[in-house]
Amino acid sequence: MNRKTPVKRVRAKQRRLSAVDRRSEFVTKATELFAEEGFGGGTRALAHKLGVTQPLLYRYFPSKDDLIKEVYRKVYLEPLEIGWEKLLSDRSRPLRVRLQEFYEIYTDAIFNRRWLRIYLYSGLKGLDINRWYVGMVKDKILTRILRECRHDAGLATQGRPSAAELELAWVFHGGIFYYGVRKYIYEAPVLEDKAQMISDALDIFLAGFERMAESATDRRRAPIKVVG
Amino acid sequence: MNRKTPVKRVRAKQRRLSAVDRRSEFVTKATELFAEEGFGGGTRALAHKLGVTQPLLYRYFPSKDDLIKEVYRKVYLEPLEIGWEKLLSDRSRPLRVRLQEFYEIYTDAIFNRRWLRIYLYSGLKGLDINRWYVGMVKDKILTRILRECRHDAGLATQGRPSAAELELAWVFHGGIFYYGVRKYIYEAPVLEDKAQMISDALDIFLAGFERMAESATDRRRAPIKVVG
DNA sequence: ATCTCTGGTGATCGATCGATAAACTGAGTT
DNA sequence: AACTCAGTTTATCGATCGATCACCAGAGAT
Repeated sequence: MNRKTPVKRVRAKQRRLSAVDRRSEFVTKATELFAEEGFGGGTRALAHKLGVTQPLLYRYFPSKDDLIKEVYRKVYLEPLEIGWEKLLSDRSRPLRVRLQEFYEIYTDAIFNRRWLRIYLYSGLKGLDINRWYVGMVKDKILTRILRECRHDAGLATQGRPSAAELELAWVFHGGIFYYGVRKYIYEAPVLEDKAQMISDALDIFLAGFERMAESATDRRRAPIKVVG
Repeated sequence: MNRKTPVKRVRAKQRRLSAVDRRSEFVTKATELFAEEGFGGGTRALAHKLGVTQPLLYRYFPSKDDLIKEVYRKVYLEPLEIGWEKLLSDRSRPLRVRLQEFYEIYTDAIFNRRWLRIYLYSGLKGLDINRWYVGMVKDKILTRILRECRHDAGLATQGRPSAAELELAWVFHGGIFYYGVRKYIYEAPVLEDKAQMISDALDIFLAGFERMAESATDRRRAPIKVVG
């Protein structure tokens, strides 16, 4: 009865892809997997998502760690493709409008479950690329914003921003970032109108900057000179 | 020659602890381990930190998951011990002073590598306890702060805060929280004077709230008010 | 001195992990 | 039709994981 009937090994019909396609498919699906499971996600689960077997991964990547590095590269470089440099510095448009548009576009790029989770997971690993990204936000976004704010307020735009200014910008930036974390990581209810949230945050940031600029210019009579 | 010489098995001298002490030591060290390695940290590494063998863990916890749950409990309940209810609602003191003191104490409790990393790791797992904590921050901190702000501004304190008000408070709170993340997770340089950071953030939050309160009462005349 | 109870150890199991080696498959070339 | 070679699979290894079991050891009670 229970004789071993020779089961015709129905081998799942191979779906052959070109090397470049397969490779990029590995990176894409790995991003999805690691976003959900963390970088502890298994190579077998990854292969299953592609409908292939696990050893195939090692025809395209020497090790799992090399795959992870490519995931980093992809995720961290993604939001850089929006070209914020010219957007923030285009002084033919009002500063307020530029900032609003920049943060709408920037958050469009990073406010999604995939990006935020990979970012947080990699941040917890304390990798250099994460520090690099934070430094880039500081140099390429916050410093630039502060320079434009100073220009808008008729202040000197030379030199680096003061520590207090930078901290103000960071708290503002972090407040916006945390909106994405609440929505996509904690899945908590948020004010659905993202543009409105940005607008409100911008209001209080710009008001705060003006207040700080005023008290700084008044300080010329005081011994400590903060502005050049 | 190579005869098996009976090696005197030098068993590491047992260091016996009472059951309650050993148990709490497991929880404490597990918090440290999981903060660094994530919840994928191994039970053998944990036992090594205590100087005991791995099976001992299972005399105190049915499974690793039960241990993790105790770690959650400990970490999430820690910042609740500061008794913020009365601190925020004590109207005999100026609102500004209360808020400053509250956030200094609150951040003293949560701004450390251990707490923040466990919080982020557990948040990424999407557990109920994390949602519970976020809801508690909203109900017990932000809603309370907003009520005190409304009272201070001579507005009605009945009913729930508006979605816009809550979002304003969240961006403020998130901005402060992100300061801790930058310092202890990303290990990025931050303005070292935490109290100053809180003070500056409070300035712009309170100014923003006043502006919002004004435009809310003025709203009968002008539909959109951009500048105060 | 012996007994007892409990905190702790040694050995080991099955599952799962990343990784390797060898065999297979099938579309394109000759 | 036979050959080629890149893409894929099967089989398997060694390490590590959480968990279980039987046994050991030592302080206090008798």
